[in-house]
Formats: sequence, structure tokens, C-alpha cells
Amino acid sequence: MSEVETVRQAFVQLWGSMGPFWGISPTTARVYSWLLSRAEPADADEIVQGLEMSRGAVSMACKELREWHLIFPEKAPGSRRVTYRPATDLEKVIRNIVEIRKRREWDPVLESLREWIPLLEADPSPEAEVFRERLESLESLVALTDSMVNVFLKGGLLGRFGLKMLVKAARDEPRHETPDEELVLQLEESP
Amino acid sequence: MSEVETVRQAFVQLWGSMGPFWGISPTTARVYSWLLSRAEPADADEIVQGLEMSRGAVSMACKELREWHLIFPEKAPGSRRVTYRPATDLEKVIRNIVEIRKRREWDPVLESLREWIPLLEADPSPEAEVFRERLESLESLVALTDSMVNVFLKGGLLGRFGLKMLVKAARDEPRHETPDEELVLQLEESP
DNA sequence: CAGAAATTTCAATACTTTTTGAAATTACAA
DNA sequence: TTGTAATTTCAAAAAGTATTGAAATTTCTG
Repeated sequence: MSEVETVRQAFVQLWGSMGPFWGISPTTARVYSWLLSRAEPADADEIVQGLEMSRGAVSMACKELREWHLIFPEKAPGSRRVTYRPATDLEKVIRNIVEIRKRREWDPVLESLREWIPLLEADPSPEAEVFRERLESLESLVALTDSMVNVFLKGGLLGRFGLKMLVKAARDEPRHETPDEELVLQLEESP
Repeated sequence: MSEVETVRQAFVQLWGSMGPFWGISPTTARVYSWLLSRAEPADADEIVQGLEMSRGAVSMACKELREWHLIFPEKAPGSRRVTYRPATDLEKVIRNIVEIRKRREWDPVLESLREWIPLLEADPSPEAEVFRERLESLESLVALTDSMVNVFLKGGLLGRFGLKMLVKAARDEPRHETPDEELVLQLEESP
């Protein structure tokens, strides 16, 4: 077997097993990584052959990948065949996944925590007090993480400016000690 | 039902469903969040009662939680009963989870990518070249993320200094333009 | 050390998720 | 519009995970 084929197999296997980490099924992740490993876009039949999976599974996987904007369908004119080209701007891909998952999974968590805390404040038992304190520290932590993710999503950290944006935001900061909350806010609101 | 009980149920339910996100089974996550919601440590029987699950499941969940250092067993002297106290320093808890998962799941990815790239360099086909280029950009991306996670793990971002550490690292930077790689290195190596 | 309380283990079972493949639908060249 | 290639859907089957509970083991009091 050629080197490419050997590496392709290992790569597809590895990213397939990491799919669940990204909230993507192993099969879907395998289809994407297989497409990434090919120089040219491929149609569904080629994927069926290359990965030895059923027509239906490929269709499902491609549907999901289209929704995540991880692949783009292309129609060759004069034919009904659709080929798929994988997104290769991996930074954008990751930012996309993070954004969607944050909205779907984390935003509701923050909402819930903020609803629950006042409910517990209304309960005078010591049990409720301890619980409320813990929810409060959880809330701060999630909120801080949320801010950092927002910075990342607005094109920071890994974005157009790489780490430089963060460096600049920090440099522009006045020298006096700044409470974390303010800083986070400022980072979120910088251009 | 009391407010505490209402919120407890919702909380346990929510964190149970988020368990998989953290690489923890829903049951295990439910046990931890249930313990977090109680002012006092609880023994296995109380957990069985509170969460309506089997003795065995509770034992498994507690074992896993002990391994993650998310709960600490305590022995009341003069009795063989073990009670579990949940870790409440949630920052430490999260850093712990991130560290273990990074080591287990991401470090091998970086290793694999670095093994594969030279193999593809040896293959002269254009197919191999495109594939290698993509693996290379993937490698840079994973490496950069890895550096940022390392900063976080060394007590940065959410650590003792909050965001201030990062701000300081950035301020101490000379004014000339710095390539990202250098900056990352410097961040990783600061005290 | 004996006995019993407590915990852990693990094979069997229940449940959930993924995958298949054939039928239904869609898209389009002729 | 028609015929057909291509895709999608979805009920059923397979695979994979989680849960149970009774037996085995551990732990430690008396």
C-alpha cells in the first residue's frame, strides 16, 4: 500500500474516534477526514467505496457536514452528480463548531444558573444557602469562560491577528490594577 | 416540593446531560452534581436513595469521580461507612479535567500528525502533497491550541491571577512585532 | 479472629445510538 | 414531459453503552 493510503487510513481512524469530542458522530468525522485527505472533491459513491460504508450512512454524514459548513456540494454541469469539497480553512471550521456548540449547549447553562440562584435566595434553609453559593461560583466560572470563548469567536486568539490581538488589548490597558470583570468586558468589546 | 429540591433536580438533570461533553458518563456527572447540591457529604446509600439508582452504579460512579479527584472519601471513625465530599474549588476541578483529557486525547494527536508528515514528504505524488499541506496546517493549529491550554494549565487565564497573568505577559513583550510562535513560547515559559 | 457491615465486581439485561438497505423522492438531461 | 440517475428517508437490525443486582470481596469492629 502507498504511503498516502497508509496515512489516510490512520488519519481517518484517528479523527473518527475524536468525532464525539467535537459533538460529531464517528462516521461523520470519518467522512470529513477522508475528504480532507484527498486532493480532489469526491462524490457519494467514491466515499462509499473509500470508507466501506452504506449509501445511506454517507448521505446522512454529508447532510450533517453540510449543516456544519464543513463540506460544500458542487455540481458538475451536464451531470446530476454532486461532489463534495471539504472546507480547508481549519481555523474557520473550528470557530464554527465552537460557536454552534456554545450557543446550543452552554448559553442555556448560563441561563439556567441565573434562573436558579434567585430561587434559592428565597429559601432560608442552610442547605439552600450552601447550594446557592456553589451555583454562584459555578456561574462566575461559566461566565468567565463564556467571555473568553467570545473573544475567540470574534476573531481573537487564533484569528486574523493570531495572539497579537490579545497582546494589543492588554497593552492598551492602563497600568493600574484592573478588576477581571472590566478587562473581560473590554476584551469582548474591542473591534 | 421545596425550592432546594426543585433546583436540585433541575441541576442534576442539566449536569447529567452535559457529562459527555466533559468526557464523563451522565450517571457519574449526576452523582457529582447531586453531591454538590448538598451541604453535607453523603454515603453511597443516600446517593442510591437520592438519585434512584442501583448500588453498583453508585459504586462505579464514585470510583470514577475519585479517579478524577472530583470527590474525596471520608471515613467516620468507629464506623465502616464512607462518605463522599465533592471538590468545591471548581476552577481546580476544571483544570484537572482539562489536563487529564489533554494528555489522554490530544497529546497523541499531535504525536501522530508529526509522525505522518515526514511519511508523506517521502511520497512524490501530488495527492500526497496536498494531503501533507493539510496535515501541516492542522498540526500548527493543534500546536497553537496546545500552547494556549498549557498556559491555562500552568495557572493562567482562570488561575490565581485571573486574566492578569496574560495581560502581564503581553505588557512585558517588547514593542516590535513578534511572530506568534515566539510569543507562545514566551507565554509557556513565563513563571 | 470471627462476624457482619460495607463496598466492589461482573455477567446478564436493558437501553441508546448508529448503521443498513430498500423504497420513496428528487433532480435533471434528453 | 419522460425516464432514469442520484439522493434521501426511515423502519428494522446491529452494535455499542449503561445499568442492575446478586455473589465475591474487602474492611474493620467487637
